Amino acid sequence: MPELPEVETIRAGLAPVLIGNRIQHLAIHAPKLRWPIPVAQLQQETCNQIIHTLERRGKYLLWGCGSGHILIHLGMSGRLFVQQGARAAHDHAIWTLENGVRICLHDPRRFGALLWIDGAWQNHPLLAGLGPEPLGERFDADHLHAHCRGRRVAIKTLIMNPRVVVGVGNIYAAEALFLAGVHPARAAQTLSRDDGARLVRAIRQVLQAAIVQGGTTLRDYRQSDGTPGYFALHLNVYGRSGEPCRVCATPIALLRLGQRSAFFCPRCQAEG
DNA sequence: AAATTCTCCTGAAGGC
DNA sequence: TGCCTTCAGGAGAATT
Repeated sequence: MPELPEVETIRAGLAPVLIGNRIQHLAIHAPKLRWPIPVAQLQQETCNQIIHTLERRGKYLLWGCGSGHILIHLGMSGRLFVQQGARAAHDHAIWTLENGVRICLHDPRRFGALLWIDGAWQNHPLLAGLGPEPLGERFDADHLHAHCRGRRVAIKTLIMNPRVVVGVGNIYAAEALFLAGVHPARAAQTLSRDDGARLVRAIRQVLQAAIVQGGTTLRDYRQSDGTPGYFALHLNVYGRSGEPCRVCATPIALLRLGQRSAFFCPRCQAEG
């Protein structure tokens, strides 16, 4: 579940640990995650260098270090934390800082990424085409409405497209559509401008609330200090098929949109 | 069973 | 009708 709130929680937790500290050693124990790990380049470029920034763009983490950036994506099962004990299974990368702190990248399913970017990250192929940050000023009703125009794609699929807006994964897409009262399968082009405005507000609201709760822990996700996130207690539709809607008591429904589960209330989120 | 997102492929739909 | 382009959606990538 690392969606935007989870990655932001990890960033905020690790920033005071990383920033201003020097990387002493990097050990890599897997040849590749989603892509091959450029081991020699990472070691050469970052060892003995100070980490000066820790940024998040969508679900990507960027450590400003030396003359470039370490890029990390947590995929579906990735965790990034301060390692306390011995190395465990699926601990693929371990940074040792000059003060002795060890940072571990752990990812059983290996859908994550660990790459090196020379110089600025804004033009890197993985980042250059990303849509606006959902909590930033550039994400507004105009922007969403422009992307909906002429598109028959389901609105849930559209808001999960990182080229439209970053960071909205399956859980928060479902929750935002519920708050906005929009059926997940509605063709994007049928949304009125007012629907779009409500959806933008709902996306911001649900992401902000989740960040306050430290993210959503279903199974694997932990904050960088090991504690779970508590937004699962606030979920209205995600994972609740068959249970009563908290607003109208109608059983929550589940439909398959693409290859993803789409949970919704058939009454609060009527079609059309 | 499945939280992520890339690339590649196929078939449908739209423009002219 | 037919050709061409774009769009939509599915598979596959790794693993507990």
